[in-house]
Amino acid sequence: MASCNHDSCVRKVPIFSDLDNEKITKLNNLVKNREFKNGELIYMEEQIGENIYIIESGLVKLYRSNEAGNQYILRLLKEGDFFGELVLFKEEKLSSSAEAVGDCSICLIAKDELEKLIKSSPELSHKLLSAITSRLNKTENKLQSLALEDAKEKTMRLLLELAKESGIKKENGILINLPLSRDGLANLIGTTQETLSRKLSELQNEGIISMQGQKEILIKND
Amino acid sequence: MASCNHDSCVRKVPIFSDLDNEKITKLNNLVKNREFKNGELIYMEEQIGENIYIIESGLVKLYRSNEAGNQYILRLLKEGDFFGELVLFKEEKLSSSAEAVGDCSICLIAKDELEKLIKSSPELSHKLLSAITSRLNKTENKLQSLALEDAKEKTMRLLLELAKESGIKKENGILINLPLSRDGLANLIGTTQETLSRKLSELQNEGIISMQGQKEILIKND
DNA sequence: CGTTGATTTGATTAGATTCAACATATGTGG
DNA sequence: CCACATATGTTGAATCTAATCAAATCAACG
Repeated sequence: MASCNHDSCVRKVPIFSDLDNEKITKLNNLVKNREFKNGELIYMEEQIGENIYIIESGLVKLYRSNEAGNQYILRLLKEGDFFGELVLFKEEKLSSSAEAVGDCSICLIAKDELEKLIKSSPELSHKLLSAITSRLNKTENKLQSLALEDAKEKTMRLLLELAKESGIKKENGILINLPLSRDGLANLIGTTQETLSRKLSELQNEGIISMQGQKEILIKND
Repeated sequence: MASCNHDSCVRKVPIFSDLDNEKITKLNNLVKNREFKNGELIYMEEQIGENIYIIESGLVKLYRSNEAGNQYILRLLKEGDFFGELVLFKEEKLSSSAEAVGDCSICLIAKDELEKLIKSSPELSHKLLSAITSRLNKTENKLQSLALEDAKEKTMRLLLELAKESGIKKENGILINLPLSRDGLANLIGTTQETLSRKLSELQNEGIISMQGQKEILIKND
């Protein structure tokens, strides 16, 4: 666990990005860096959360499992996103697990230290509040989607979301690089890989999307 | 719209409850009170949110609608709960609607004023952060439930949640007073009134619950 | 190539929705 | 207080969607 001397990691994060230099320096001293290999667990539900995590590079999936061993992926996080924040100001068990999707470089800040910093910085706490509020809003969107939409609608919504997050604009549409296997993607929308596969085929037959290999999908214009 | 002279309304709210007297006084001056009749809309999605709301008495349901006109109830709020907080620090449209369930007395605080107060009070912003974080956690619980559980499990979870929120302990179990019609309850767990009705009957046949009239359910011990 | 893992497609089944009928409250005016 | 009308809740039968299980393709890699 090396200390994170380059401050890219901190500046990369929207909620920290425009703090004054003094605060940034303080933060940098608190930040540790760790590498995780594909599939490695960053933390596990039921543990006590001791850090807040920031993704310097790579992807992380946050998921929950139930007694039956089924998992549901709450969110897929990328460079600059932070997670583990649910334990701030609480002595609580983590309610989700975090796992590296591909190799990742993660920065971590001890929860206690960050709490101190937040308490002493109105602007930081304000930014955090705003970030978590927006997180809550997105989560409520998903809730609505799961409750009201059928598999096809959820599939389309997933594609549009991925396009918005990291789609590449082409002359004939938006190209998406799928970050997960069919199974993982299906899991993101609360369905099975088979159903997702069928819905993708349907969408392709209808001329709405075009699959290019297994890892790329083009959402066509109009 | 009367000013809310009795400060019960503010003190009732956990996030405000143990602020110092000076802050409480300030807050009291900001708070307005309004009555809403059963079914009356408090605000509507797509509007610009200008207030934060606190329930002094009564119930409020927060829901979202889609284009097809279907609605999904995000949460059911009671005395002491606050809502409308998603617009804090954002110039944003509301993404849900709020409706009075039964007659309600609601306190409102202008968003701008509350933001100022939050900025000047680290403890308040800390409490708010903590409240919204816990809200997020609960929302993620629901997401997991919707994604992984079948109608019967969701029904049972709903009952347990209601019991936790406002159940009355009896010698033979916990008595729940149902706050909504079957339709509303079904909506809370993303299913239909018919399915909920069937699942309740099943649970009763299995001896797990006992329906007492239409508005009360006893969850039996063991 | 041949093996392995991922994806797609097919056939069957299970669970939930829908539509319809019936039953049970709730409310109103006579 | 009753009779009727309206709301709400329950149950049944048909239908449909998605899950499951199984088989067939496809892709990646030594």
